Amino acid sequence: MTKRHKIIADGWPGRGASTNGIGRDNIGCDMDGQQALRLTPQRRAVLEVLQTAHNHPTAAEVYDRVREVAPGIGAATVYRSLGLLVQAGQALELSLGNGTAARYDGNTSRHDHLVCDRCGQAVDIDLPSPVEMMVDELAHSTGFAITGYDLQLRGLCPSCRPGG
Amino acid sequence: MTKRHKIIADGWPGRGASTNGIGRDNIGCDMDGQQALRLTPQRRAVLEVLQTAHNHPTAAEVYDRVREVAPGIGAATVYRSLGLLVQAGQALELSLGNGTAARYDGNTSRHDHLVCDRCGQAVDIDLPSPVEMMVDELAHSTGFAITGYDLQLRGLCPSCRPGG
DNA sequence: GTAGAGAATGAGACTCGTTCTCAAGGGTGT
DNA sequence: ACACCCTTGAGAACGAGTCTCATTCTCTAC
Repeated sequence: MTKRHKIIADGWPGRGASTNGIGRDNIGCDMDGQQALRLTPQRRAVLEVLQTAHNHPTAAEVYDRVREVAPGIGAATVYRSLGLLVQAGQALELSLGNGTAARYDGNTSRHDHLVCDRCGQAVDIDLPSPVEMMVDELAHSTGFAITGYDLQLRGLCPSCRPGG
Repeated sequence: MTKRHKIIADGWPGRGASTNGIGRDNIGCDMDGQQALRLTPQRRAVLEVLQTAHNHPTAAEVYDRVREVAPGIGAATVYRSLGLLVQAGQALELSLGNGTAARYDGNTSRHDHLVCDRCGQAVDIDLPSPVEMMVDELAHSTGFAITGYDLQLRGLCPSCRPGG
């Protein structure tokens, strides 16, 4: 999947194409000739859950929280919305490497994560990443066109540490 | 899962506890009072597939290759063996962050990976990792006990690049 | 040699996360 | 008004991985 979508905001009806013509904005990338992606109420709800979550919810957690706002929403819609938001650059998908469900992050600026091996919580790392410096060298030596990277540090969080 | 096992080598019978008493060695960690883990023929076959693979096979690929040597082996045994070998430090489990199956690596020395977004191939990175330098600082600022890290760079391999 | 304990196996059912399919609903442009 | 197309929700389907269980085998003690 390499397609990106534009996002256009809409209202809050029930089933079907959930647009009502009230307000409209693009939050995805623009002017690339690609099909616009509507920010339907369902998608907006998913996006708001992501942006207000201070942890990194799984799709199932997003689904639960979205249902508080939109009880009738289906799981497929949540998964679809998450995928579209990630494509639109409005969310990040994290695979925290512990074999569990993917987690999502409303903080789309480049940052790394520190994951607790025991409880699974993930915290953002605010330090500047040291990886940048090796990208050019690596691109040259491997022939890869490097588009990004994921750095996850693992360990035990303060409350899971033996002495804490 | 934090248990580690010792591994003791065995022979190559059929079903059941596949030991025959011919030869025996430990390749896991030792002298820790934990239960020894036998290197049964099935487990040895899994280990050999990992060590001879130049790519990073998925569990399903390992299963396929092991069946060439041991046609009767079951999927559960392969999954169990992979998990045990990872615990014993004889293999690494990679989650390459593309939502696909876990991959395994017989090269157990610490190294990073460069993953092609299109074809999924992963190559080892031989450069010294720049992440070490931030570990201490991060442990101090977050309170985590940092035990390791995973760095995966993403991009397009030479044959998947637009111009190649 | 024999019995008992314990470990490992293979088959298949099962769980879980995710994607796919499809009919229905609703907005949009003409 | 109408046709077209997008989006939705429900549920089936899928794939990866785990669990259960009867069976088979080794090891140890007697």
